Order: sequence, then structure tokens, then C-alpha cells
Amino acid sequence: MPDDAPKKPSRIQLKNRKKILDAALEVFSSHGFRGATLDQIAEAAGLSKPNLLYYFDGKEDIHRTLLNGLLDVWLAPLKEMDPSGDPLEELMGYIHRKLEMSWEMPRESRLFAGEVIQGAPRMEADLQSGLKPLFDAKCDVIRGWADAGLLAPVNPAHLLMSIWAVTQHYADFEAQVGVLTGPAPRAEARAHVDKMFRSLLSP
Amino acid sequence: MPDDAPKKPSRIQLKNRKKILDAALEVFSSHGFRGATLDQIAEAAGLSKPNLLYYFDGKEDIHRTLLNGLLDVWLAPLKEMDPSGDPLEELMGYIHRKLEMSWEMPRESRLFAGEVIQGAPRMEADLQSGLKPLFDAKCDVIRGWADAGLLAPVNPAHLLMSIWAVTQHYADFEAQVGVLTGPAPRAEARAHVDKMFRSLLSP
DNA sequence: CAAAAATTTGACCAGTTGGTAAACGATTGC
DNA sequence: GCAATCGTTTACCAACTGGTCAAATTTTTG
Repeated sequence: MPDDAPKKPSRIQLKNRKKILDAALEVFSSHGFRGATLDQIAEAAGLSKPNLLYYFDGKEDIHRTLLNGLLDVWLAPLKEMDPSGDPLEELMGYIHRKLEMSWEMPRESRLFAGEVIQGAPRMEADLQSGLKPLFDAKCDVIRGWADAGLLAPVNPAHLLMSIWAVTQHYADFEAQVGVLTGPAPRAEARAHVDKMFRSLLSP
Repeated sequence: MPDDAPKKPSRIQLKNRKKILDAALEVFSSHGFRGATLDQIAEAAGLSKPNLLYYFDGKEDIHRTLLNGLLDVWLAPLKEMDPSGDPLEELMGYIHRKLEMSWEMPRESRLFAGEVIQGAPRMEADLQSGLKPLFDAKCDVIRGWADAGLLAPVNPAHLLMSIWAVTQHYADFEAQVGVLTGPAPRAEARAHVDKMFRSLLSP
């Protein structure tokens, strides 16, 4: 018999865990792990601090849960890239989906970025087990496309990293983008990114 | 008579301030402002904590001094871009210099990135006064080149941001790059970045 | 060298922070 | 209806952190 009984969570547990994770996303993404305090998260969640710790084992637990759930969301667009589709349009579709995510989920992007910048101390395992295999698989797909002459010859790994760099930049460096461009850079960004990668990838 | 006598710093002051700033760069860049402690910085600098505070007014003072000095270094390559040179080669030269900086000065890059990700709370003024004017000026230069047909038509602001995004990615996301690519991605990165921007910019 | 100035240190402090214990309320299953 | 479980709060603490201060030590200067 398994000694870790799953004990299906009650409605109230589901609701409060969700509230906590949402509050934690807000706070962690704008102050970093160390910069965030349980009091801040508790207040943002509308709960008391000891109440937080009734639902999670501690600050690290909240953070880890958040990052873990995030990785799936974050990689979903890449998973959708279809090896049997039209190469250029599959890649451009991925790029636009990723760019859209940066506008729609900047907190998630910054949480991720902050963690990686600091050496991913609480995420190394997830990167190895979650990100690496998918990354390698998609690199193979892209290499296949390029070898078949359906794309310009390109280094798949560095292509993917460039895509992440450019698209996530709009979320992660929002403070800088805001200072440097007008209030509505979204359409311009879309056009620019489209042109940049299309010119690189067109065979 | 000016009441804030400059009082030229002694050899010992110069040396220790340098040691402190170097230690602070190490610690701040890998733990963020809030995550860094004065004790950590003091230990890395080989000084006692009260001794740190003899040279700087406090944690914020150290951080601000660091960021302030950094912005100049960071923008130097952009300043070097010569409006009267060959457009494509000036831009590609800038790109390669910026990429080189990411490999040579990853701590500086991460310090900057961490600050901007968290909304640049201690840097807004510097961005407005130091970065914005240079950015606008160089955008005008690039626009001029493009209008003259010496470059492919391109959005100057988003071009510059793309350059930053791609080049700094190798420093800021080093932990991720390390997991995903082999141990020597430097030459590959160079080739990829060159190809990407050359294909975008060639008229 | 001796006085003055600069530098360094040890002891200390007040505020913050992650986390705990136990009592108190609310739900739920029977 | 009522006991048992679940959920919440109050009061609290030990560790850490940024910062102070006066004394001690070293360096510079006349």
C-alpha cells in the first residue's frame, strides 16, 4: 500500500492554492525569489501568512510549484510546431505565438527570466528533464527541414535561442522598451520580428 | 566657495572602492539587489562589513554606483558606430562587439538585466538621461541609412532592441544556454548572429 | 618622532523575515 | 445533532540583515 495517499483536494483548497500561486506569480516576478516576502504574497492573495503555510510547505515550495507549472505553459507553443507542416509557416507561426505570449504573460516570462539569470538554482533539474529533450527533438526537425532545402541553412539550436531572446525581450525588458519606444510598439514589434526571421529562414 | 570639497581619494581608497565594486558586481549579478547581502559583498571583497560602510553610504549606494558606471561601458560600443562609415559594416561591427561583450562581461550583463526585469526601480533616471538620447540619435542614423537605400528597410528601434536581445541572451541566460548547447557555442553563436542580421540588413 | 588624520574592527541594535504552536472557528460526513 | 476533520488566526520566535558607534590600529604629515 502506498503511504502517500493522494487525498483529493477540496474545493476550498483548489481555490486557495490558485489564489496563492497567482499572488506569488505577481510578487516573485516583480521582486525575484529573495526579494519577495511571504507577507507580500499573503497580502496579495488576501490570506494570512500562516494560512499560506497551511497550503504550501514554505517559500521555496511555492516558488518551485510555480516554476514547475510554468514550464509546461511556456513550452506548449514549441510542442505545437508540426514536423509535417510547411516549415517556414510552422516556424513563423511558432514565433508569432511566442511573441504573443510575451505580451499576454509578461509576469510568467519575467519569473522565468529572473530564475535563469541567477543560474536557475531552483530549476536546473526541470531544464534538464523538461526543456532539453523537447529542444533536441525540435532541433532535429528544423535540421531536417533545412537539409531538405525547405529552409535556408540555419543552426537550429541558435535559431531557437534567438527566437526566445527576441520575443521574450519585450516582456522581460518591458521597463526599457517602455522608455525607448512609444506606448504602442506591439504592431511594430510584430512586423519587425516577422521580417527578421522571414529573411533569415526563407530558402 | 564650494562646500563639497572633492578631497582627492587616497591610493587606499581607490583600491578598496575598486575591490568593493568588483565584489558587489559578482554578488549583485548572481543574487539580485535584494538577494545580495552586505556580508556576502564584504567577504568577497576581503573586508569587514563596517569597513564597507566606511567607503559607501549603504547598500543602495554601492548598487547605484555600480549601475551608473556600468551604463557608460555598456553603451560605448553603440557610441562607436560611425554615421559616416559603411552602414552594413558599421552595424555588423556593432553587433559583433556587443556579442563579444556578452562573453567577456556576463556579470555586467546580468546585473543590468536583473535590474531592468524588476522594472529598473533604481535606474529609471539613468535610462531616461543616459540611454534614451543616444538611442534616439542612433535610430536617426539607421533610418537615414535605410532611407538612402544603403540598408534593407528596417525599423531602427526594434532593430537595436533585437540586437540587444540576441547578444545579451548568451550572457543573461547562460545557465539555459549551457544546458541546451555543447560547451563551446561561441563560434556557432558568432556565425548564427552574423548570418541572421546580415540577411535582415543587406539591401 | 609625535600628532593628526585615515582606516579597521568588535560589539551591538532595531527591524524584518521565514516559519511554528496552539487555540479557535467552520464544514462535513454520519 | 455531533464528532471529526479541515481551515484560519493570534501570538510568538530564532535567524538574518542593514546599519551604527566608539575604540583600536595604521598611515600620513609636520
